[in-house]
Amino acid sequence: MQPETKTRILDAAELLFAQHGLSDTSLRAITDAASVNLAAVNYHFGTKEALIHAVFARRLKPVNERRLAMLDEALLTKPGKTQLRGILRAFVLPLLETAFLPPQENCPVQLGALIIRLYTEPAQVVERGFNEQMASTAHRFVSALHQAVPHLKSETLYWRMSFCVGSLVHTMHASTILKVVSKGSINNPTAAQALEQMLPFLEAGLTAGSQPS
Amino acid sequence: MQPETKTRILDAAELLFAQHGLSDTSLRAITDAASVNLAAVNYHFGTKEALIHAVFARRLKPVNERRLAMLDEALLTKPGKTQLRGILRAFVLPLLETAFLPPQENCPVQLGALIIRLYTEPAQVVERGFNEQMASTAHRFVSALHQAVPHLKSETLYWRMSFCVGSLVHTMHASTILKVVSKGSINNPTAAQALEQMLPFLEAGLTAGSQPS
DNA sequence: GTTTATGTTAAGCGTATGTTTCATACGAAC
DNA sequence: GTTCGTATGAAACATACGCTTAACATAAAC
Repeated sequence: MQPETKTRILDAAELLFAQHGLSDTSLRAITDAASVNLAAVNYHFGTKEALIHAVFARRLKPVNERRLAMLDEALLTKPGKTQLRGILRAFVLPLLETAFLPPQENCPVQLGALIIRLYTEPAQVVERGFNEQMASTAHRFVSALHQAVPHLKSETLYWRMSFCVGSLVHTMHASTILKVVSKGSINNPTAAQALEQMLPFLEAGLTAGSQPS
Repeated sequence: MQPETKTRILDAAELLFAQHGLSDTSLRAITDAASVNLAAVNYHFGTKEALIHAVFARRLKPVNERRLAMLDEALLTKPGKTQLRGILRAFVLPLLETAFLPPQENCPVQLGALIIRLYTEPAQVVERGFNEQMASTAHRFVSALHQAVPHLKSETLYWRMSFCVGSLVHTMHASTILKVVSKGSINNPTAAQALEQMLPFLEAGLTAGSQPS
């Protein structure tokens, strides 16, 4: 017995959305790939827009929950360099692990290619209502960083936080570009490798201008 | 007399592509906005794909030329912290200035919103042939950074370079998100403000783990 | 046995798309 | 004045799209 129709639609949609974009993926392409009748989409999700929402929600919710859980754990550490690194790890690791997971049956897609569809169009992020979850998560991290790097002006922290997001998002979906630029020496990196490279960079950037404590 | 039809098409297409994406912008929307007949697109550019190519080429070529010119100038400085900052400035300033320029008659669009359409779909970046120009520019900067921060392993440099690109690209198009996250305290920043925030971050990230020379 | 809820299927609706065709208008060249 | 390459206009083409409808299947509920 194959998986349920609803799941098959979500899997196929997720893969095609990540590969070709939201509007470049037709419902027919999805239902063909899922070996499902076209009307099943309407039955299970209503509209294409609702399907898009469901596809993202399925992946983003558990990832953000894990990020916040790791953040809570990191905040138990006493303030300092270790705490900062823990916060940053909570910020990036769950996303990196999901993004660099090779396609599998139960997780058919690179999350990075999917997420970039949101960050590509800030207007859509807002309109589609994903901002609530992402924004609340972001605010949690901003608060944590604010207490971990207290000497930073709020404005500077916002900027640097945004730089971190950019590095993270770009890393999640641009491994192809990285492979080309490095002339193949960086090929299909793992989440652990990406994390190892990213944490020192973000930490140094965030604390730039500080006295080395 | 209005500007030439060809230019009007390019201007309208550029604006709409940036606002709504490539495939979500129809030729009719473009020709309506440009007050031009639909067939003019086919006459002047051939296909929609060719029009897309022309839109990007018109903006990317001068920006990359300016980046390389600034890079050459920066490399005249003796190696050290000043040179590194000059390289980074050459890397980001031309793009930031174009991205944060308010829409004008002769430059109707935020470049960041346009460029992100490329980075959204790495496959397209490669397929559409924009990689040649961007890749050669990237290699120039990699070489420069390699000599400016010689103690870094090549692999680490590639990673950190990619992080810089991510921060830059994200900054260019996500000012809306930054505004939301900062609760409005960062509103319509200028290129100079973005540069001022970004340079220390990138410099610290690139030289992370180095002895403060 | 009948009813009801749950899924699936086939067919088609109206619309929007990229592209093409054909006719027309404008100048400069000869 | 005619010719010819350039440019624009109106209309239509074939296709693909999201979505809807109505019929059909299955099985649990009563």
